[in-house]
Amino acid sequence: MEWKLEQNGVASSPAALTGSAKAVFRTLAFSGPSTRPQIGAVLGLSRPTMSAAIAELERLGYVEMIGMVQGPLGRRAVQYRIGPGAGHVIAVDAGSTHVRLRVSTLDRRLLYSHVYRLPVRQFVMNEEISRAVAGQVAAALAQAQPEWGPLRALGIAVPTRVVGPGGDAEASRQNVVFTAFRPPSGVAVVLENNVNCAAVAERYYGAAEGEETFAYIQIGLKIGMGLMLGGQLVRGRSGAAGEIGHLSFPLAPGMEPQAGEVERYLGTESLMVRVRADWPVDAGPPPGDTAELLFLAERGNQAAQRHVDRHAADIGAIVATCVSVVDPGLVVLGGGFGASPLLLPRVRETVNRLSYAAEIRSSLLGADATVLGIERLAIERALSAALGEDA
Amino acid sequence: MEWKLEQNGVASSPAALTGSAKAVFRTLAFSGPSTRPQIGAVLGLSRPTMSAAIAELERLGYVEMIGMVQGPLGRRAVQYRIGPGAGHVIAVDAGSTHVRLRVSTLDRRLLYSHVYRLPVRQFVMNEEISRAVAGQVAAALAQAQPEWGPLRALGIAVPTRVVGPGGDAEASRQNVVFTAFRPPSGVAVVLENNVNCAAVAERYYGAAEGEETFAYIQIGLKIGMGLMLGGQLVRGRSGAAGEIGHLSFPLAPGMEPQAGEVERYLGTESLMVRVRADWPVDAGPPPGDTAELLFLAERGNQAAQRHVDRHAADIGAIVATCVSVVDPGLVVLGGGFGASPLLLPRVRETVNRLSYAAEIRSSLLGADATVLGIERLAIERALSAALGEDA
DNA sequence: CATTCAGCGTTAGGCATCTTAACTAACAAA
DNA sequence: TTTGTTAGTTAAGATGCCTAACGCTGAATG
Repeated sequence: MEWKLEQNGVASSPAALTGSAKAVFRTLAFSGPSTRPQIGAVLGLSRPTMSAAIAELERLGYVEMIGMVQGPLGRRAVQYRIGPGAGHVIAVDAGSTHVRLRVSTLDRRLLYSHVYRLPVRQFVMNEEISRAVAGQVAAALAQAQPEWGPLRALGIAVPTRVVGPGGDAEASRQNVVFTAFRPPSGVAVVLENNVNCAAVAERYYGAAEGEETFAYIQIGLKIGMGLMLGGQLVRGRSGAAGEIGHLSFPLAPGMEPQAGEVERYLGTESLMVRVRADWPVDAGPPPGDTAELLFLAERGNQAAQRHVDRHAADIGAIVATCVSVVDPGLVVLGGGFGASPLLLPRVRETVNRLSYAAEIRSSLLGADATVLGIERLAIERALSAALGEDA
Repeated sequence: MEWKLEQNGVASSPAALTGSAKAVFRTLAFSGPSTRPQIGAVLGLSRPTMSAAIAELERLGYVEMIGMVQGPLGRRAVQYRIGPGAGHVIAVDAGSTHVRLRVSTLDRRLLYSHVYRLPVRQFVMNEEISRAVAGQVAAALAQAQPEWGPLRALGIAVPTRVVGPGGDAEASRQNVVFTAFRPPSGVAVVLENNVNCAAVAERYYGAAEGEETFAYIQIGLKIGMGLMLGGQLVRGRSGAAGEIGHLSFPLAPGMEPQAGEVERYLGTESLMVRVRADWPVDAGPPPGDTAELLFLAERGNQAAQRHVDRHAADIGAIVATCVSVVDPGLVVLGGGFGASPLLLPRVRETVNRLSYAAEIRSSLLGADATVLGIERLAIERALSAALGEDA
């Protein structure tokens, strides 16, 4: 085999790695620093094969030695981690109030991060958000150090649905993020819905750690679900899987269901309207937002507790619907309102009454969930790119 | 490598086939009779590799020559198909009114089939059905011919949910099918929910042929959904995915949802109750069952059309719910009532109003869908068994 | 301090599974 | 009969893994 030579005469990344070398690279990325015997045991590879794999990866700068580890007995083993040649990724959460950005190596060592607060809350994906993304990415690119290696992938979490290749990207508004922002050329771009990203993060680092099958349901200003089945994110035919905010409502004999009513009914705006309309005069001033409502409920305020409980029951009915359709076994509740553990008892009671048994947990990751999820997806793409498995 | 010898000295199936031989075997099973160049082109294998693979399979009797095929030019090629050594499968649809049974080779050549009508309709999985299955399987086993080869798998479609390994098989009632029936020992048994089986059949032979992502929704006495996402049947954590008959209902502000009400409301029994209660005196005698109702509607009977239309709208609302949750892109309607094309216009209109765009089609397979689906699943298991990939 | 032993890493050799290249075989059309 | 095309076989080689055996390096031991 002959190497393809670039103009400057430097051999371009051959990317003709053996299967074992690829597996070792992925293991190092996902499990962190490890010794050869550790990786070999996990992957079932012999010591000679490990030697060859590490040699291949070291030649490309994909891994580097970082020290020695002494077991209780015998010679100590060399410890490796992902090297500078493997490069880095940029992950961006293009949210409606903040743009969160992380730059990391493929084994998730943080190189740079920044949170930018939008001057005005945006209610849909628009050019304002696109401009903010452009600015934050430019700032990150300006920070780049030589030892970061090449930028392998840029992940962006967007609040729209995202269609796969061949889908109608116009209808989904997913490309609005690019109106004022042009990603660096030659870099793989990963676009994913923000709720799906949060679900990914909960799976790897949060309340669903290690779970292959679960649903992540976000309840805040908007309602959405990220569905993980058998370790695979479910996107549906046109990226609309989990758009439960668009569920029709009400469903009852003789009543005419309306599209999207669930979001309007369960979203925090309409909740607060009902709270204010039905707040006892002797219960002090009504809460200004859901955080205050939850705070009052936690402190024992009866009116707040009543509203939280009623809303939890409504949420439970929607969760039960999702559970009946896909039987995820585990539901993680997230979002500004949904992540509150105050909801758990009533949601659990409602779901188990209306549907099959499902465990209900509160999110553990808070506002970082989305950016951590898109980081993970960008890293997965970057690994494929570095290993020449794009095609 | 040494062959493990059986007591009679005949070499036991070594089952140490090369990857290419396994791929060739699967291709022959799913694509039917083919020549070596055809298979090689599909799998991207060279001619020497094809030679070796065919030789391996022929030695085991897994494939056999069936003739020569002449192209427009050049030497003619030998055509092969699955051979007797590959064996056969038994597929059983343990339904509430009939037990349908098919015996087939792994490339779906029908060896024997029988439909047994239960004396009395059964409303749940019970010993009566189990006895019928036992009888029908015994009859099939009695018919077995030497040239059928070994029985590799027995598939049974049951009207209960089916939990995976490690699930609570007691709670699902799936094992009731074995109360009066003991499957032949040493044969792989495949148990699957009947609606899921019908979905599999629609995917390979019916209205969803070639589709990787769709939902099959069955509307008859009971309501159920089979979900296919990315070519994988979705079973959920405890086999309850698609149990939309258990959806809670009604969902409306101030109303208390009840578990399982969707089935009671959308099932054909309650439909006919409403039809009879609301049948004009001048419209002739009311229909006795849904088949008559559909017949009258097709003939232009206004009362029948009104009821069909209203029920189609209700079905559309449930379909829209499923579409909003998983975005299958395509929904196939099946079952005694659901398969009628009369429903299509109103279901389409309702779904597209309440949810994302989804294509709606009527089932093409009728009552055979379930047994064809379990046959396919049994064949897939049989292929793995024959290739020694069980573990 | 020398010995022993466990575990790490390398070298040598082998095997399984694929490939390409080159050949023979069989057929239709010229 | 010749020619070109396709089917199938044989030979040789590339790849990617393995096991076996041996040297290296540490801690524990006498």
